[in-house]
Amino acid sequence: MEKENALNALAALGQETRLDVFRLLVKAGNEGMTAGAISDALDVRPNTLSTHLGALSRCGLVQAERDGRSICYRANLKTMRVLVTYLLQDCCGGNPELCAPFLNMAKTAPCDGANDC
Amino acid sequence: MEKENALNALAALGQETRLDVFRLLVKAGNEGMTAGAISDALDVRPNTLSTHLGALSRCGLVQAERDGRSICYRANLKTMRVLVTYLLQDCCGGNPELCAPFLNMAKTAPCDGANDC
DNA sequence: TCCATAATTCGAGAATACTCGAAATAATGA
DNA sequence: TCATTATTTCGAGTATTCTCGAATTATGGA
Repeated sequence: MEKENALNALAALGQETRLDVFRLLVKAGNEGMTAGAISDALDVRPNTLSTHLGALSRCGLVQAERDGRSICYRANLKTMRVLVTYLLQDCCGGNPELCAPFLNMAKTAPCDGANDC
Repeated sequence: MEKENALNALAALGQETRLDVFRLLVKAGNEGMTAGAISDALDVRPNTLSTHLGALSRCGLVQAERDGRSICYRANLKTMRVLVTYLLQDCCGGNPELCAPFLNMAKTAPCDGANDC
């Protein structure tokens, strides 16, 4: 269950357009961007973008919220933290304390509430 | 250049067998594991595994070192840090200080030298 | 209600990725 | 040198993914 989600998130980010979209939304921060604005900014056809936004949304990397006729998308950094934590789980086998600082950072709350993280 | 590498690393981790291999090597820590040991542990055919190890190696997520007849693979956490930093670059747009804690953690040296990170 | 705008869903074609058996390379020891 | 073990490379078949045009759904305003 946990693995499936991590796998989907990583596969989602491992595609150029989706990586561009995610990074654009990370930059946009808490304001987010509408699908149309993303489409314009990255020069990707609306229907193609919609497919990619669906993939990012399904694995929790972005969140969608309707705003009138438009739909606003925001990056969800919480999922990023879960992802990094999953990747570094049980780091260094018998000596987990060696990697604790790295893992801890994945747990600390950054952003003071912005981006839901 | 930077982007290409991040993309390859994410695509590499977005495949079940490669994700399993990487996490196994993260657990194994600085000792690493031979290709054969990984093949046995994950029940993946040697030639198939070799292809996946090649992908992980090319994008810097693992490092290979020959040891007699065997080849020992180790996870390279340095690449993970670069990856996380790339993903969260310019986080929160006008308010980068909001995400500083998260990014800083990606810069701090964990592991005290283990895993080359 | 009717029209225009915003975004998504559908279906199909082209490109890419995954896996495997077979063959090749590398290293060790008799 | 020859046989054995460890791993990689090659080629092909199958499956998955990406992109696009066309059609559809949803919202807001005249």
